Amino acid sequence: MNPEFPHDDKIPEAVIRRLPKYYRYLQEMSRRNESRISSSKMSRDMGLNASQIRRDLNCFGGFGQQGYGYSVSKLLEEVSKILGIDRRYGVVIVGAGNIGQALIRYSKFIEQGFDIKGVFDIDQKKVGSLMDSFVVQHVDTLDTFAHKTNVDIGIICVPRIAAQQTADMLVMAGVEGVWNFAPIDVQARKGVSVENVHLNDSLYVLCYRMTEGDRLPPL
Amino acid sequence: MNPEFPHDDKIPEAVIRRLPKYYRYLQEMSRRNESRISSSKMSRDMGLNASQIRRDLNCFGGFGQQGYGYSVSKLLEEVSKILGIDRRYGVVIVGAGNIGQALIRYSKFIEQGFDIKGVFDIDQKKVGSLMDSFVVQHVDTLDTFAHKTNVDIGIICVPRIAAQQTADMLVMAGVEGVWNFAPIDVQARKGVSVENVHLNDSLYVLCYRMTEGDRLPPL
DNA sequence: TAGATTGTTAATCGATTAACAATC
DNA sequence: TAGATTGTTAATCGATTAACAATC
Repeated sequence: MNPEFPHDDKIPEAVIRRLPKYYRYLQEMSRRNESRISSSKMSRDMGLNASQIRRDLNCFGGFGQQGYGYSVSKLLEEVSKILGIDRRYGVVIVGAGNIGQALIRYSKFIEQGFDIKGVFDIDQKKVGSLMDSFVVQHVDTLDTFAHKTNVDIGIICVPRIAAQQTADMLVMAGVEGVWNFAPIDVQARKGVSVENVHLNDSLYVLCYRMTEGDRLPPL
Repeated sequence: MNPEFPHDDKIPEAVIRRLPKYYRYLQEMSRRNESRISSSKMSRDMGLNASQIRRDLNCFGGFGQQGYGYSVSKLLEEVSKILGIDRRYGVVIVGAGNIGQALIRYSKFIEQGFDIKGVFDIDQKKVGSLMDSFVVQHVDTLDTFAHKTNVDIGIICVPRIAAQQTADMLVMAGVEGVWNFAPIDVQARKGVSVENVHLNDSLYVLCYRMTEGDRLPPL
C-alpha cells in the first residue's frame, strides 16, 4: 500500500514543527519502558488529534500496524532519522557574549549529537581568553578553521547589527546550517538552512497573554 | 466603521505569533527615523502578504489612514500596548544551572522592561553563592519572597524532571506568567499564562532541514 | 481633485478533523 | 475469528490572499 516512502510530496511546515514534539514524547515513553503506543493514547497525552498524528506520521511512512499501533522503539528511531538527529554535528559558536557563553555552558542541553568545535569573537579583549574549556578565537580565523575542521552548524550569538554579516561569514566558511539567536531574521543562500530563534518573541507572546485577560470585558 | 475596538473576537494564534515580528520591524523603522509606513512596504521588507498585514493590524484597531499608511511611532506604540510590553515586569529565575546563569547574564537581552528580582535553586551548594549580582536563594523561600516582592513572571531553568513542580510552585507563589526552558510542556491553571520555549526543538528542525535536501531525489 | 492606501468582504488555499474501509 | 487500530479519503474548519469600495 505504501511502496515508495519517504514521500517527497512537500511536507507541510506545521508537520515539521510537530516532529520534535513527537520525538520528545517518544523519548519519554521509551524512558518509561513502554513498548507500544497507539495514536489515541498519544492523542490524549500530547493534546493533539489522533487523526492528525496518524496523518503526520504517514507523511514519512507507514510505521504502524493495524490493530496494534506503533512500536515505541521503532517509531523513535524513525523520527530521529527523519529529523536527521541520528548522527553527530560539528558546531561553532560565533559571539562569546552572554548568549554565547550561555550556550557553551548549556551545551549539555544539546544533550548528545552536537560537538562544539570552536568559539569565535571579534573582540580582541576576548580573543585568547578561556571560555569554559574553549580558547576564544578571532572571527577572522573562522574560515580557515572551518575548512580544516568538520563544521556543520554555526550558532550566531552576536549583536543584531552584526548578525547578517556573521551569517554570511559562516556560509562562506561552509556551514550547512545556521542557528541564529540575534533578534533579526538572517538570510542565507539556498542550500543553507537557517533557524531564527527569537527568544524575545516568545517572552513578548507571554506578555501578550498575561495582558489579554485584562483586555477582555468583565463578565 | 470601527467604533468598538479592540475587538475581542478571539485573535487567531497565528496573528499573535506575528505581533513580535511587527514590533521588531517597527523598532527598526523607528531607528531609521522613518515616520510613515505602508502595508506594501512592510510586505516587501518582512516577506508577508500586504493584505495579511492590514488584516492582522485590524484585529486590534484601525491604526492606518487611507492614502497615507501607518504612522511608525503610533503603530509601534499600539503594538507595544497590544503585546503588553508598555510596562515593567518583575521576574524570578528558578534554577541556577546553565540556562539560569545564561539568562541572568543575558538579562540584557531582556533589553528593558524586565527586572530580575531573585534567583532560586534547590541545591544547597548553590544557595548563598553569588551569581552575577544575585545571591542564590533556596526555592523553599520562593513563596515568601514572591509575596513580599512584585513578581509577575517566573522563568523555569530547572531540569525536565523538576519542571512541572517548579511551575506549580511559581503558580502558588502568585506569578501570572511562566516562561519555561525545560524540554517539557508545563501546565498551569487557567489565568496563568505559559510559554514553553523548547530550544532543542528549534535545533532539531534545523537538522531536519539540513537533512531534507539529502532526502530529495537527485534531479 | 487624483492618487494612494486602508479596511473589509469574497475567493482560495491549506490544515485539521471525522469517518471508515483495510487489515493485523 | 472478533477487536483494535491503522492508513486514507472526504468533510470541515480556519487562515491566507485577492479584490475593491471607502476615504484620506
